[in-house]
Amino acid sequence: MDKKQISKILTEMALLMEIKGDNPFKIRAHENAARILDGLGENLAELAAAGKLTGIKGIGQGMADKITTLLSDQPLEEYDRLKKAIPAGLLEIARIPGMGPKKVKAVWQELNITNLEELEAAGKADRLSGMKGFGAKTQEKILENIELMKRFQDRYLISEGETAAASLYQALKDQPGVIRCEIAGSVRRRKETIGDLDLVVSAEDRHRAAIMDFFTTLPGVETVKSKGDTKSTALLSSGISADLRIVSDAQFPYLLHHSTGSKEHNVAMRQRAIQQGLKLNEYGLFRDETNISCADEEAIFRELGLDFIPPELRENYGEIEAAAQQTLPKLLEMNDLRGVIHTHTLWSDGVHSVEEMARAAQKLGYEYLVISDHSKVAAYANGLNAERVKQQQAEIDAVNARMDNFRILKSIECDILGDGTLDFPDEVLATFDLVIASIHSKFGMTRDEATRRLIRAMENPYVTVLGHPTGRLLLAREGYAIDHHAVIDAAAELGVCIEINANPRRLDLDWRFLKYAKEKRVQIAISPDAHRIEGYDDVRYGVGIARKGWLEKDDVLNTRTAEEVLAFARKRRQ
DNA sequence: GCCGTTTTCGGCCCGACTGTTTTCAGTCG
Repeated sequence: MDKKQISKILTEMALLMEIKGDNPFKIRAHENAARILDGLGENLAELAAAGKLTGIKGIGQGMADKITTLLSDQPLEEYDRLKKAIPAGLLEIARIPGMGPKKVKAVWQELNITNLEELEAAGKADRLSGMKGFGAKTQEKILENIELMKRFQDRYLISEGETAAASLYQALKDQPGVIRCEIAGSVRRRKETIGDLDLVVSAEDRHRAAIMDFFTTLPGVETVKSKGDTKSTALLSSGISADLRIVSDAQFPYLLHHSTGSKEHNVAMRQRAIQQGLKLNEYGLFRDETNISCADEEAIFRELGLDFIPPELRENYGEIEAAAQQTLPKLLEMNDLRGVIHTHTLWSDGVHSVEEMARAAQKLGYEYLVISDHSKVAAYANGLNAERVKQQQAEIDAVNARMDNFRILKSIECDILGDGTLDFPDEVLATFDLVIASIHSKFGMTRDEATRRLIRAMENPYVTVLGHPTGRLLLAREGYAIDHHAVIDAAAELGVCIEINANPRRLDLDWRFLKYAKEKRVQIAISPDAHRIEGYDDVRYGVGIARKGWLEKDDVLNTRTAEEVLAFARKRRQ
């Protein structure tokens, strides 16, 4: 068993213990241990073999024994006991917002409810509201949240979709007979969430059947929903549904375009074809019955009098008109980015040190790193007070002194308090190179209140970047409503940058508002909000969203040099 | 379950909100 699996089991144990009502500190010890494993750089098996596990702060003898047991794939008695004592369905119930361990335990013990369906039935039968600590509102909320969970169940984060699609792609591309293979659909368009996967392949006819057989019997396939010689649909064990279509190599460009979508883009493209006396479908671009041969997607667009439209733009958001007028943007590229903005370290709720984060960023080719740990009111995240800010800044100075051709910029993810003021006085804010201001509390606001709160925060001249503007968690929590246009207008007027939080669970600011921000000449930061080195990888989801929002290199703050970013922050402070 | 020279026992992160109560438990971030 590897580090990741062990961490997952320790987390699950913590949840089971919470429901059971174990000592909260014992529970936290398990959560801590899981977190420590997640952030561990060294090889876990080697550490265990050398008896060095207890040398890690947070791992005592008891935890070391458990890890060693799991490492050698032995059954962990306590884990098995917990699983036996607590029905698995309760873990799912615990995922409902508002259902914490105590309430889960209450419905289980008092109403003998052990899964989501039973909880929903009890709620609808008005049996929850009579319980101690439950009322009409609680019951209503629970039912509402169950509905929400169900509704979201058939959609997935781009990160989940991409991972699943990539493994299918890897398996398919080298199969005998496969000429071309691509991931299409919303993954290719870099949508923030996806419904299913679309893979397209070109092959000679005689290989089709074998490729379909291969696809439908891949190890990750749970059931085959349909299977034919040009199209099959498989339900993966992850719950995601995947389509594979196979055509001849001559047809491939049309299929790739068709399967990439969006539906709205395709409709508009076909309309354009009709206006020119043509017909476009997934098998070709036809004049009368004759196919106009196109070697690739570029050729299809060219035949229709259009510049190539990058997949991210294919949402029928004006891209066809722009392509006709040759005014499509030159979209941001991953390697336009020179620095990383918005990251956390061990000082608050990150898992790597300042130096580890910096060295990793440099290794990835970045020139600078903006470290922005949480501020003091974020106690749950070990937020920094003014004294610890000083200590961290001293550490950053020291690390900067021993690094070549790289610079760490001092920042803070400063909480925006309920009234729109910031969690630090100006004297403290002035010690940072730049300040990211974000909301993490008191989400129960009206749209007007939330908008005013954000704008008031931006009015503070020390605020450089507005962090995740709506606080949304994709497929899990709606953000608080804001007047996006008013916030963007204020950012434009005040010279504040707005972030695209690139964490695939957030992707906030939403790409649908980026075009407006660009028109208003608001600078956008692509921020991984990384809590560990691996978090840097999320930047590409942010770049995907930026591209969906038509952003170019000049629209993005972290395509600039460190000096330019510093100048941007300073300009507001004068 | 983990930690530590002010402690090998007694602490361990906390403020705010919601909905339930009639002073507070549970949940969240």
